[in-house]
Amino acid sequence: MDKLEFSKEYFNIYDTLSCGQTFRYNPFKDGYLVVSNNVACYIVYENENTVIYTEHTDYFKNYFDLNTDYSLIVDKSKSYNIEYLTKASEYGKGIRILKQNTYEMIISFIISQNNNITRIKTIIKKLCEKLGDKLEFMGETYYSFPTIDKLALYDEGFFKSLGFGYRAGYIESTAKKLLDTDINSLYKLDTKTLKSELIKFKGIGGKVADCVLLFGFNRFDSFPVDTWIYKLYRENFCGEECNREKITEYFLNMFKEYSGYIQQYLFYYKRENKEA
DNA sequence: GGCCAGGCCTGAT
DNA sequence: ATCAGGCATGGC
Repeated sequence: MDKLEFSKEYFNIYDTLSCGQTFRYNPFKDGYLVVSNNVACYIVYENENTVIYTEHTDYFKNYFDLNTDYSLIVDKSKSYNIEYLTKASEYGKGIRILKQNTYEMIISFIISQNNNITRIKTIIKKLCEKLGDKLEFMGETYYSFPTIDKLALYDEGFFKSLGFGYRAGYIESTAKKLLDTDINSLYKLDTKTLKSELIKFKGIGGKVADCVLLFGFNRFDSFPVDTWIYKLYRENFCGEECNREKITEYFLNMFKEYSGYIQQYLFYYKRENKEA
């Protein structure tokens, strides 16, 4: 078992896990058990540090983006001198953008549409318990995220029985199409082209594509516009546009290659502070 | 009990 | 190209 330590100022456990980028974590002992794809870690505060216990050190070093200096990102974020953004980035400065499994992000964010985070977690949990492998870490049982090959064996009716609602058909279609997709060729595409490819999958529109770009492909020149960002744009940025793609363009033009990070600060702040 | 949630698809202009 | 209307389900 390896132990990774990191100062907690720019690595807040709760903020990082609950800001809506991952749905696979649960309270465990004094911290959280975090699962990604088919591996797990235990994350907990010890004194002034955030500590990760894992048998997959390289995976979680990358997963938690431990080689990036987030103080620079927060400083950049504040340098725009936009009051709301400055408050948001100070509030969320402990968030780290997780580098997650691409397939898991595609399936998870299709499920996420027009849905709330609590229920997204429930659906994904059921999916993993049903189709994932039963594994163990620190005496605790957890389940891997199902492989695409496994997902492609099931149909719409099956996913509906797990509570997917109208998204069930999207999952069947997309899982089967992913089987015939060379994922490595997608990594080579520039962000705009990649987005246009992602949108070809059933159940992936502009917003889900942006989330997959950000969390599953680590493209920071992406800016997901969901209902919270839509509200923020109009209430806190005096925006007039109604078209979400145009709102994405508006923020991309403003924040460029920092868009992904900044979107997350804004999203989390808006969602946590409903009156702000 | 009604509104809303990390929206997308389809069919009509 | 744009836009309404419909959509499953459960959290709050």
